[in-house]
Amino acid sequence: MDFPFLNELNDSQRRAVEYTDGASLVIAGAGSGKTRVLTYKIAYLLKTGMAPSSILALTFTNKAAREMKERIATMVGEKTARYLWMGTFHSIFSRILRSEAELIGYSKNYTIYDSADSKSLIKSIVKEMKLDDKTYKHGFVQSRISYAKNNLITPEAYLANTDLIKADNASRVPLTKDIYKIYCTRCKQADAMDFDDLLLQTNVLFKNNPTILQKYQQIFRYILVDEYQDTNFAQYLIVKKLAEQHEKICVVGDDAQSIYSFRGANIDNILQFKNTYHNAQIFKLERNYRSTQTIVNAANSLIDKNAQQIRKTVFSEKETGNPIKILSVFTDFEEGFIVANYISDLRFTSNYLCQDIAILYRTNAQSRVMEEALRKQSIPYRIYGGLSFYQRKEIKDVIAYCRLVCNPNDEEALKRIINFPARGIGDTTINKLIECAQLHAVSAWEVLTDMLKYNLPVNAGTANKLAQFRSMIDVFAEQISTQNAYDLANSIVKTSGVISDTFTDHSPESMSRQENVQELLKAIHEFCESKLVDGEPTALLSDFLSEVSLLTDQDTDKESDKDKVTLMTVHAAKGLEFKAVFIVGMEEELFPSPFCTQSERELEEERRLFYVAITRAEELCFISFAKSRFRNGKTNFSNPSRFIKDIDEQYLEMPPEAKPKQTRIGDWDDDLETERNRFQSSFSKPIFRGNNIPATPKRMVKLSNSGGDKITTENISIPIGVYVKHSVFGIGKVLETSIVNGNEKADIDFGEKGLKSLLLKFAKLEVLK
DNA sequence: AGACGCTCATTTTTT
DNA sequence: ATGAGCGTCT
Repeated sequence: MDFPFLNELNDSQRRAVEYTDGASLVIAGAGSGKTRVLTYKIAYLLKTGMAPSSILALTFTNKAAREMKERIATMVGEKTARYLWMGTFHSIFSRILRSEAELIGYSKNYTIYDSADSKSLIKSIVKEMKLDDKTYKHGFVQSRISYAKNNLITPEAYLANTDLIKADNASRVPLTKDIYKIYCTRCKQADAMDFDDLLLQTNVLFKNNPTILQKYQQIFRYILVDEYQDTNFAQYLIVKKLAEQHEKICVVGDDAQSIYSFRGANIDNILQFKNTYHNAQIFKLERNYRSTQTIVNAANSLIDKNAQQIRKTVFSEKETGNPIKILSVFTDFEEGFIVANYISDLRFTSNYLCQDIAILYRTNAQSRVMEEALRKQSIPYRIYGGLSFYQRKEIKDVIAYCRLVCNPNDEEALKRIINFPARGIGDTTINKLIECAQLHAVSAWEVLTDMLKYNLPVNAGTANKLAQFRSMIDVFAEQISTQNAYDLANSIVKTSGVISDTFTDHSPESMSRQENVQELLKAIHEFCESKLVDGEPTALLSDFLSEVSLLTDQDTDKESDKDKVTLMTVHAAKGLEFKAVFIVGMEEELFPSPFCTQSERELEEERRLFYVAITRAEELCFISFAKSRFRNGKTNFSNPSRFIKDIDEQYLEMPPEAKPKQTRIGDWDDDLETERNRFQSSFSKPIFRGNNIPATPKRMVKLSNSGGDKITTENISIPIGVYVKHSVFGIGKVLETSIVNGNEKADIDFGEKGLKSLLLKFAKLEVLK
């Protein structure tokens, strides 16, 4: 066949692409061209004559889907590529659910509740049930419900599941089952589905409607799934059902990169693939095109410590490269400073661009310090995660209006804006309204449509305010199918008064809110432009809403964000690659997360997470750990992560003081002064061959105890003779103070903990009166 | 009803 | 450090 693209693949990639007879599993090591195989395979299928609308390709993120679609478009043309069913599980099945909604008791315009909405709903339910919200923590209940849904356990099945009930009883939360039940009822009353519902309800749809299942089985002649290691049971079953007849399915993944079990992903899906699809062919992609040999080998030596895995030999034929540099620092602030220094150096002496560099961390909270350090050195950066555009208050407010207009039963949207801007409808009224709705088993909106019929116990004034609110929404709702999304959203913003306060108040916050709302309107406008029919923007507001709730901030890349250092969690970095990667906060109690050290299984997932982090790097990888870190309002002391020792030492460049064979990593409190010198000397060492780093780091940590810049013996901040408290050594008496290399030092007698010489800069001391 | 300011507890990862 | 929830004051 004439398909010249095949020549651009190596042998194993090519075999994986060309096999289209039955089920296949492609085990793709990190950087081995997994996406390449998927895109070429789809292009190949199209070349063999398969219609694009017969191909279903499921990805993990919108971004992955979009990029893949673009690449395919360049190979086979945009006109063909546009008809592919390509997207995330959530977006594809929300689309299918919309067209089949009536079959499962929802309407086409059902709302998608994001996790903030579910959380809020759970809170209200707990409150209404008069339960103690400290016992029934929303986080716990939410994860419990999510777990159940991901495993297709309905409230009825939950009741019947003795294990779950026992577990809840043992955890003293026996009423979780009831909350779950009510939660489902409420979602349905609100005509809303949460994220998990999109998968659960798809299963329900297929199970209860065999003809519908058949219909989609026939539509999807070939199914491809990316990141199969991260699928959960609900996703597994959807795919299995759809592929049941022909088993024309190809899944791609890497068990070594399975990092989402906390939200229900089941690594067994990929490990057991050949048991599900008996004639499955397995292809392994083992050549890594991304990273240097050192990085690949280091990552291999790490993942080798996991018992659960599909054995494979990932190798690189790129240059050997530099060892992974381990950076040992004192505090999180220093960590930021040093990383920023290295980044400056990479940029100015090695011609790295900011976009070539990423800082990866375990938790979002760590971004703060890094951010400050980068800002101080004027290094442009972009933080992913944290609160995204769509989580900003003003955006959520506008979207809530839109949601309510499209689906008046949406209780969470209603609660959000019924009194915003203030219109004299307070908590008391809202509670009455919801209580009344529950009493009659209808939505809150339904009560509003006929307050007399439902005997809503409010006075005439309040009733009037409610009626006004209702008619405002009604007016918008009437335009829902006649106005396009942009026009309607625009008039909602203008007339509802969501941002009217920003017109009188000219504070910077107000202006920024206003800008954000304009930004949102712009996005809606672009959405309409992208869906022109006969040159007319006909996209409806509900169309926009159905997409917007599944967007994340990674999907809103702006041109101005191009050449910037990337800051993100390791989770968010999956699938990406950078020339240089800094993995920071590699400490016990942080990475691995203390929540994940209970079982070997969880620990292995954390190790895989570290593996993912390392394998993002193409050329250079740095790993840092701090000896103390400011967390939750206080300083914690920490030891290097156990995972560092899992990497074969030959691929590492250890800091001079922490050669594990001589001194245990973590013995450090004996002599801070020499530590300080070592830390400085590590700067004069080249990062890698031939490049010298500027030797003197500038002072970056403000003295925790003094505001002055110059330190002299006169203004030293702790007087001799006072008693101080140290978070580790306890209470001690200051015997002597001095200045060493411009830093205040104190000799303190901690009694039985001994005599310590501490730099005030590092030791957070509290002076006792 | 609404605004303000206090105290309290809470800290993983996110389609 | 930060935010959410609560009580008090206007």
